Amino acid sequence: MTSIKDLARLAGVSPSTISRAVNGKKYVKPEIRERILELVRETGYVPNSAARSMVLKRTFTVGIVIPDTFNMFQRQLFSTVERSLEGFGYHTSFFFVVWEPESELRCLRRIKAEKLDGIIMIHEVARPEFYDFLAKSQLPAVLCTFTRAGGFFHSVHVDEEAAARTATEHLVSLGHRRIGLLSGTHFSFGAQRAEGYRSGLAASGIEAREADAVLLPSYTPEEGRSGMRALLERDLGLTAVFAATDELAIGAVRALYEAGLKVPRDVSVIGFDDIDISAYLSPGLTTVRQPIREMGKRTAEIMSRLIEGHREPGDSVFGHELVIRESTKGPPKGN
Amino acid sequence: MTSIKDLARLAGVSPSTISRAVNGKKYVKPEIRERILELVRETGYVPNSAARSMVLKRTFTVGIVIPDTFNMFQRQLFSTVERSLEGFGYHTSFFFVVWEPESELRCLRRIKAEKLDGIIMIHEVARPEFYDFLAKSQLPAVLCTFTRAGGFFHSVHVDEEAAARTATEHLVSLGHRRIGLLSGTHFSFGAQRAEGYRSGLAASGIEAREADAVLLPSYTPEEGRSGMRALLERDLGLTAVFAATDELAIGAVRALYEAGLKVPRDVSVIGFDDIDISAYLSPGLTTVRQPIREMGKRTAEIMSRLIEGHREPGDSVFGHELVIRESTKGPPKGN
DNA sequence: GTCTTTGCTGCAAACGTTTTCATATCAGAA
DNA sequence: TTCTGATATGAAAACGTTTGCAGCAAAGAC
Repeated sequence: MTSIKDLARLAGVSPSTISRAVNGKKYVKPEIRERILELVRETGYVPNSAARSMVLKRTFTVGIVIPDTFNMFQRQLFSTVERSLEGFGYHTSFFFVVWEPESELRCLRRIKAEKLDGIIMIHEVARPEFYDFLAKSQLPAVLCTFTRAGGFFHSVHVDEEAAARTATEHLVSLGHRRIGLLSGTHFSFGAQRAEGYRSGLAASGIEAREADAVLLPSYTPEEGRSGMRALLERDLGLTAVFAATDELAIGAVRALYEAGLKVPRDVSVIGFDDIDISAYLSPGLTTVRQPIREMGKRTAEIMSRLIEGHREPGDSVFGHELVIRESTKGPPKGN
Repeated sequence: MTSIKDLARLAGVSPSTISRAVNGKKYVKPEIRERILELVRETGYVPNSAARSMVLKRTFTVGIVIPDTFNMFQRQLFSTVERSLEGFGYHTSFFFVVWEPESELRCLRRIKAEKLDGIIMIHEVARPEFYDFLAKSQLPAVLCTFTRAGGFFHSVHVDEEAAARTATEHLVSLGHRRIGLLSGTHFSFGAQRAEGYRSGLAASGIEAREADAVLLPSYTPEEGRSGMRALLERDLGLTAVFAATDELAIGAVRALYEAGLKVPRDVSVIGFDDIDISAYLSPGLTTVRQPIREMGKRTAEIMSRLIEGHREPGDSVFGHELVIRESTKGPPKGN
C-alpha cells in the first residue's frame, strides 16, 4: 500500500533519500536515517519488487523447474537447494511441470516473463525449445540430477549407471542369480539404471533375460506394484528384484505382500534414491543413496557463482553409497 | 530480451498497437495483427510481467504458504490447488516456511514485496503479525486445513475432532480397550485430534489414561517411532494405537516391527490423512481420509471468487471418511 | 452535399523504484 | 579570505508495460 512517495511525504524528504536510507547506502544524515527507518517500521513499508527489478534489471530470484509428480528424493533436493540459495541472497520461484508439452511451454513462457536471474532444472523436460532458450538467452542454468549431451550445460549428478551396477552386484554377492528389473521409460535415468543392471549382471557372468525386465511409464508405487505383478505372473523363479526408484520398490514389496510372499525371506528387493521413509518401512528398504544435501548445496553454489559471472566446471559428478537394510538377504534354500 | 519497443520498431508501428495485438484487443487491422503475431513467434517475445503488474496493479499470482516440512497430504493438496488456480487463470507462488519466527517474517516481507493477488495458507504460522497483515491489508486470504477464531478468515477444513473420534471408535468397535495416542504439540490439529481421541474413548465409557498418550514435537516417521517406543517401554498393555498423522503411524509400525511385534496381529495401528503411500504399505494402513481434491478445488474456487470481489461464506467444512485397510483388526485373544 | 458513427493508430502519462548528476552546505587547509 | 573535499539532498531519467485521449480516415445515414 504505502509507496516510497508516501514515505517521502511523511518524512519530509525526497524519494531518493528514502531509497538510500532503506538500502543502507551512504550519504544520509544519521538522524534522518533514523526517522525514516522508524517510519518504515510503523507503516510496514517494503519496496515493491516489480518496480525494483525493472530498474535493477535483476530479480534476485532463481527458478526451479521440477516435476509436478516429484518424489521424496527430489523434494529433499529442492528443499536443500532453496535453503542454500537463500544463504547466497537469492529467492526461489518454483515451477511444477507435468509431463505434457503444453505444461512445459507454459512454464517456459513464465520463465521468460519473470526475468529470473537463473534457472535450475530438477526436471528433465522433453521439449527441445526449453534447452534452446536456455542456451540462446545465456541465462545461468544448472541441470540437477541429469546431464545433456553437448557439454553446454552445467550439471550436478551421480553416475547413474555405476550406482545401478552397485545395487545389482549387491544382490549377486548375496547369491542371487535370477534378478528382476523394474525401471521406467521416462527420463534418461530410467535407461541408465536399466543399463547398470544389465552391466552388473554381465560382469558376474549372468545372462540378462528379456523377460526379467519391466519398463513402466512412471515411477510411482502403483506402477511398481503392477510391474511386480507382471513379473510374478511370468513365473520366472526370481529371487530378487532391483527397482529403479524407492517408490517402485515400495510398490513391488506391496505386490509381493499381496501374493503372500515375504520380503526378504522369499524375494529380496533393492531400491534407488534412499528417500526418507525408506528407513522407516518394515522391513527397512535396502537402496542406493545419492548424496542429496551435498548435491543440493553444490547446485546452489554453482548457480550463485554463475550469476556473479564466474566460469565454472561443467560437470559435478557425485559418488553414491549402498545402504543395506533389511529388504535384501540371500536367496531361499533350494534356489 | 526483446521488448515491446523493439517489436514496435520491427513492425513499424507504435508500442500501443503491439500491446493491443498481443493482448487480443479490438482495433488492430487484421493484417497488421497477423504480422505482429508472426513477429512475436519469431522473436519469442513475452511481455515482462514486472512492468505489466506495475501498470495493471495486479499480478495474477496467488501465494501459497506451506511448511517446508510439508507431508504428502499437504503436497497433494497444494498440487490440486495449483492446478485448479491455473484453471481460473492464476499463477502460483510458493513460500516454504520453516518453524521459526525469522522464516515467517521473511515470508511476510516477500508477500508484501510481490504484491500478490491473494494468499492461501496451508501452514498455520505462529506469528500474529502474519494474520494482522492479512486482515488489515484486505488481501484475499483462505486458510486451508485450519481455522482461526474471530470469523474473519475464509477457511476450508474438516472437523478434525470428529474425524479423530471416528478413528478411535473404529478401534473400539473392533474390541480394543487399551488404546494409545501419538499426536503433536504443534498446530491446532494436534490438540484437536487428541481431543477427538479422548471424546471417542469417553463416548465408549473407556477411561483415557494420561500415560497412554504421547505428544511429539513434530509429525515425522522418526517421531512416531520414538513415541511408540516410549509407549512400549511403559508396558501399558496397549492393543491399538491412534496416530494423528500417517507419517507418525508409519514410524509407530516401524517401532513395533523393531520390537518384534506384528501389526495388526499384536497391535493395531490407525493413522490420519490417507497420504498416498498408505495404500501401498505392507500391511496397508487403516486411516481417516480428508477429501483432498475436493478441498483443494474449493480453496482455489473461493480464492478466485474473492479476487473477483465476491463475498463468500466464511467456512467450508468437509466430511471425512474411514479407510479400512489391513493395519487394524480385533485385539489378540486373552486381552 | 453534410453529419455521425466506427475502425484504427499514436502520443503521453502512469505505475514504484534506483541512480546519475547537479547543487548546496560545511569543515578544514592554505 | 578562498579553495578543496567530503557529506547531504533533490530533480529527473530510466526500466517495459497499458490505456485514455485525440486525431484521422472510411463508411454509412440523411
